[in-house]
Amino acid sequence: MVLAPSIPVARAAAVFQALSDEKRLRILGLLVGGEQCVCELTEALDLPQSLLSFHLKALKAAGLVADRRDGRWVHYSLRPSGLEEAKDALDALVVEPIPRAKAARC
Amino acid sequence: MVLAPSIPVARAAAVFQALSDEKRLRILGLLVGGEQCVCELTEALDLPQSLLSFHLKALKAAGLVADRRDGRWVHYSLRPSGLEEAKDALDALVVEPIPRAKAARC
DNA sequence: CTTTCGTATCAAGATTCGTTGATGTAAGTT
DNA sequence: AACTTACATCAACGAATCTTGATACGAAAG
Repeated sequence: MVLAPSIPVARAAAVFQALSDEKRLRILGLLVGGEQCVCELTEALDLPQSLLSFHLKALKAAGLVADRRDGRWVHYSLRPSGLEEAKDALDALVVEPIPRAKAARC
Repeated sequence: MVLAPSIPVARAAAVFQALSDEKRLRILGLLVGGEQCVCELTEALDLPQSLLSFHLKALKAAGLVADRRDGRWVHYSLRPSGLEEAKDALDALVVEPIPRAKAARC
């Protein structure tokens, strides 16, 4: 297994923060099937348009989605590299639990 | 590769929420080396004791750490199963990007 | 039993985040 | 040009979260 590059903790916290909202997770879930325009997401999630825009902005700021303008429409898609960062951060934490290394001071 | 079990979105959001704080990520990082008592964490992180306790409580509520009382001291350790849930949630999102499935309506 | 040590809890204030409704803007239509 | 469509931004508010300092609690020590 290849060593996962270690992500700065501030960056990891920001990505997890973007992932910490149900509605944003649902948005990402819809994007797994491929690019979607905002109007499709609005309909699928039944959210006020400005709220959806707010969450998309958060996901974009965290590097989890990309947007692409096509005439009137803006299409959003997953950015796998953003999700990989989150996985790398988790991989740095998921390890064999060490049995209780010779208690230092307590 | 085994299919990752799919985690309820509300649960995933809660775990990511617990991971969305720098201080909590640092705590988890310290626990990778094995169990630590609160006093060790306090010293290592240079945080007010009550603040550390607050964050440990959040991590415990999210199922990311376990605690064990030993006399005066309370030792915290990673709970790998909690972290695995986060990884499973990410695995459900990290997929080959689909090339733009025949634009539905937009 | 009193004191001390390690940790948890609480109340209050500060900060951040999510939601709503209104307005702005860019692109296309007539 | 005026209008519409699709989306973004803004201000305002409430709700959740973080932080601090004080207090409470459980376990050991004296």
